[in-house]
Amino acid sequence: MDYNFLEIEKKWQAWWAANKTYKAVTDPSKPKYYVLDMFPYPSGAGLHVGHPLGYIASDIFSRYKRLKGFNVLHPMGYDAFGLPAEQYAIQTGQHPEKTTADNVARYRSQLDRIGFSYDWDREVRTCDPAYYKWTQWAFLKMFGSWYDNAMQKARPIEDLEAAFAQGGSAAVDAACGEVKPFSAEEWKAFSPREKADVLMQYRIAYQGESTVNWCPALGTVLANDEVKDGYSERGGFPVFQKKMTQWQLRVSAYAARLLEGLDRIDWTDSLKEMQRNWIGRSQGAEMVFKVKCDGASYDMTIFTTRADTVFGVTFMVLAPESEWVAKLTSASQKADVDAYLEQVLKKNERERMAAKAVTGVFSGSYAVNPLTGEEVPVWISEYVLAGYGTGAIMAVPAHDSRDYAFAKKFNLPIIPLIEGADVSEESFDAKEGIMMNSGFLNGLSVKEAIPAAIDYVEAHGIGHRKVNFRIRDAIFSRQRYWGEPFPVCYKDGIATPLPMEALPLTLPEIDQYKPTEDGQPPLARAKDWNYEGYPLEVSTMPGFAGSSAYYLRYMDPHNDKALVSKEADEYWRNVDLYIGGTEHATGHLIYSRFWNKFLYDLGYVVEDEPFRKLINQGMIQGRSNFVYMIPGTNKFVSAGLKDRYETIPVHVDVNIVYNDRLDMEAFRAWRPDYKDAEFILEDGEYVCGWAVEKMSKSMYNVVNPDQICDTYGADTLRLYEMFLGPLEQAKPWDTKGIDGVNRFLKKFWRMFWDREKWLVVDEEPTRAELKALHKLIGKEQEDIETFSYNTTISAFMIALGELQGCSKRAILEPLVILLSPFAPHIAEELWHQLGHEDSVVYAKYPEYVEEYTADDSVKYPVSFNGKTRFTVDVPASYSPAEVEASVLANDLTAKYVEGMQVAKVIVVPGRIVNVVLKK
RNA sequence: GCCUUGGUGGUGGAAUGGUAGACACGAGGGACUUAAAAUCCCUUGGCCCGAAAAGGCCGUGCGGGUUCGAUUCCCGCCCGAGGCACCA
Repeated sequence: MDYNFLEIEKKWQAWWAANKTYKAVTDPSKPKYYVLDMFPYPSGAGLHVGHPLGYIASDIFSRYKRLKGFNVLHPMGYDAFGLPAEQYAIQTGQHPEKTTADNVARYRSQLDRIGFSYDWDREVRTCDPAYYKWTQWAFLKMFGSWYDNAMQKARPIEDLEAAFAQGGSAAVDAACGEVKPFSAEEWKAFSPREKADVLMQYRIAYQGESTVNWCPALGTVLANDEVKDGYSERGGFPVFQKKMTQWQLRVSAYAARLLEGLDRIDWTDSLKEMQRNWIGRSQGAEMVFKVKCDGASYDMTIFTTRADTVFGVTFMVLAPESEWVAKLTSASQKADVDAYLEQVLKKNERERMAAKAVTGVFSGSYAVNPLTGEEVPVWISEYVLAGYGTGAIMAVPAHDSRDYAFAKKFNLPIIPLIEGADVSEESFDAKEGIMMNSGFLNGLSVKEAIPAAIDYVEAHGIGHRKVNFRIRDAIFSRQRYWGEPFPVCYKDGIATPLPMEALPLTLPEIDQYKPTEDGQPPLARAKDWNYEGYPLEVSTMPGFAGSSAYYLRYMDPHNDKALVSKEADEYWRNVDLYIGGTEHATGHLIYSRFWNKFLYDLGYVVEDEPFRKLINQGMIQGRSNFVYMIPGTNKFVSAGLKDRYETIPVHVDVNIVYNDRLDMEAFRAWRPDYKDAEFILEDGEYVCGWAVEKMSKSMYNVVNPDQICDTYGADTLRLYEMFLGPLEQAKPWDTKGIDGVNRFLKKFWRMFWDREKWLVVDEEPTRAELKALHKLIGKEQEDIETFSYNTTISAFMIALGELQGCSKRAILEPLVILLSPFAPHIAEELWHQLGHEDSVVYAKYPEYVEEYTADDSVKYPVSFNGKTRFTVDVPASYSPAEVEASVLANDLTAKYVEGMQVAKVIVVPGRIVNVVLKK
């Protein structure tokens, strides 16, 4: 029998599906292991060869864990709400549900060909009402909760109302927006609308005005992580800053816990670091400055991390969007300030970032330095951000480079505060040195001065210690159609949650997927979009809503009473291994952690961190091929000769290039303008140039996994993707190397079959055969646990060489089990041919016996002063002293010792002998 | 600018401080074949010396250091990738 991969793969894929081989069932008698892939957004382009990389890695791990006796949960689903389907709908009028369903079907058929061990009974789709019912449910829970800073957890909003009735706003320490203090009596006297407005400031899902990223081209607001360099991540449209009222999630309340949790999870350092930067904790102080404007006087709070530099404050700066701007603009400066504001506020995000020039305007007001009593001018400049700290700063030009640039531009004084620091050309930003010009801080080091200054400030009631976070609340509404509707209606203009029984609130049908004429979101087009006569919210939830808790839903996907049952959650708990791309570092992976912690606070889940271990698979890049055209002609020059002509490189489809040799006939047939192409050849061949680029249609370097499955089989594809290099590293796809792993599988097959002859015999294996087998078992275990799949495959190839001609059942059976995580189809086929009726999935992983792999003798390389000269072969049982003796007895030693003396001999057991010589 | 990574043959890549380049691709040579495919065997980092066997020197981005011994550890540079970027 030959290795007919097409037949084998089809046969076993059908068999697995029919037998539900990979069905996961809660089984408390076994340890659980939860392996999760980041579920894909089903795009219209289908999968290319880079997409399944992480899926193959997680599949290998899942299969390995099953063999090791774990009860494995390995599900898959689709992140199906999203902008591309909706953009397509706007263009074609086709319902996004339809395109999404088509794309899902295509994805599924592509995934199925690769032989994954998913439990498809647990599939979820975020756009399915039965699924998004629980997304809406979570939103309602967040709407009905507030964050108690004292207890550091979310609590029901009823507790807050009770506290207000008891002691007014002072009774709680909560994460909240701007609230005017009120007493218990005032609270009780508030109208329903006033109460609603106050509570809105405390809710975890709340409506609030803030500066948001507005993308006119997409007609929607975007979250910070959806904006890259001033353009929308999807579509690349310009983004503007705009003040708008939007639904938001109080992610900032969880900043400290999101940061702390990173220490308890097994993620890569770079990813943790990205999240730490995104959360951006900074420790400092808030300080109050008296400010005066046209006779009026106010207390203005600023945030600083350098309280030690107060003596060097020579001016203050407000963000253009700050509320202080209106209060602190003097009558005489009003015209200038207005002109400046107009010019600044119309710029989009991109233009603001691109502008390197320092801009600003004097407000006309002055602030009083609380330590020196000196008056300094208050300026307005766009280099101060409205959203961070208090939107106002004290400027210390001597020791902050941004303040320095501003001071230079507007000729403001610069007072150096650190001994020996030269600030004539640039500021001295480092937190080191000895203080001067700083009153009571003189003589202290910066490290001592910072706390000393804050102590002083606190003692004198000027300010207090404060930790600030950079992370903002997540903007949670989108003015789009294809997303979860908010289960909220408006009664007399008050946002009111729908009752749980009303869920899921399904998306209404609309005639067009565009905004209305008067700029309302698409849902405003829906007829009867109201609940019991009250109008419903018309924006929808963003993409990350549906992906924030999907891992919980997989545990119990068909439950219509709860997101996940207590039993299922207590058994599966959280994800043991999560594999996905690093591009979600500051989006999905923050939101999920937040969402999970919220559910944890309310007692719905038992673990506060959702993903215990996380691996980032590296991107698979494309390898593009080029032909070299002589401009203005139809002549193409082979790569080796291109420098002799004036040429320009042109991308050529990698699928008509073999081993960098162009198929010239296929090239002429490829595009009409090339049908008369002439070639200037080297050695009768046309050699193409190549480069590593992103895999994309426009570079003609996309390789489709289906095509690889057709010509080599899924097992070869799986093996090759892993063999390409370390999982976490970015690497180019080059189909030409695939023959190597394909040959390996054919060789493996030939250990069982010589054409039509079945070779397997029941003979005792030799010691050498056992050694080869157990070396491989040891290596595979070690490698899989560390995700070094590429070296496992090498070890397999070596083992096959060592086992050449061996067809003993006692060797081959374990080999099949060892191979099954990597190449499940061929393993399943051979496993059944060996007489098993059950799937190889239920086999037991072979026990590693170290004794078999021990060497009888050891080859020691012998070095003289570090340079290796020869090797000696000594029994493995020799002690270092015996090894040394046998080396010194070797006649080759004399040759190298000639004229020298042996100073000492270093024997590293099992490794090397080094003889140190001296004159 | 800051943070995180990485830099090894023609290519992808191996190496708990211990014979650098495993394994694979490609290339070259050979066997089988009318031929091709498939399969199998040999060679393959560079240089020097030799008829050959053997032998020697240089080599892991660059420069130092620690060590008997460094791709690996330390210090300083250079280059590439990813992230953050007026966060006071």
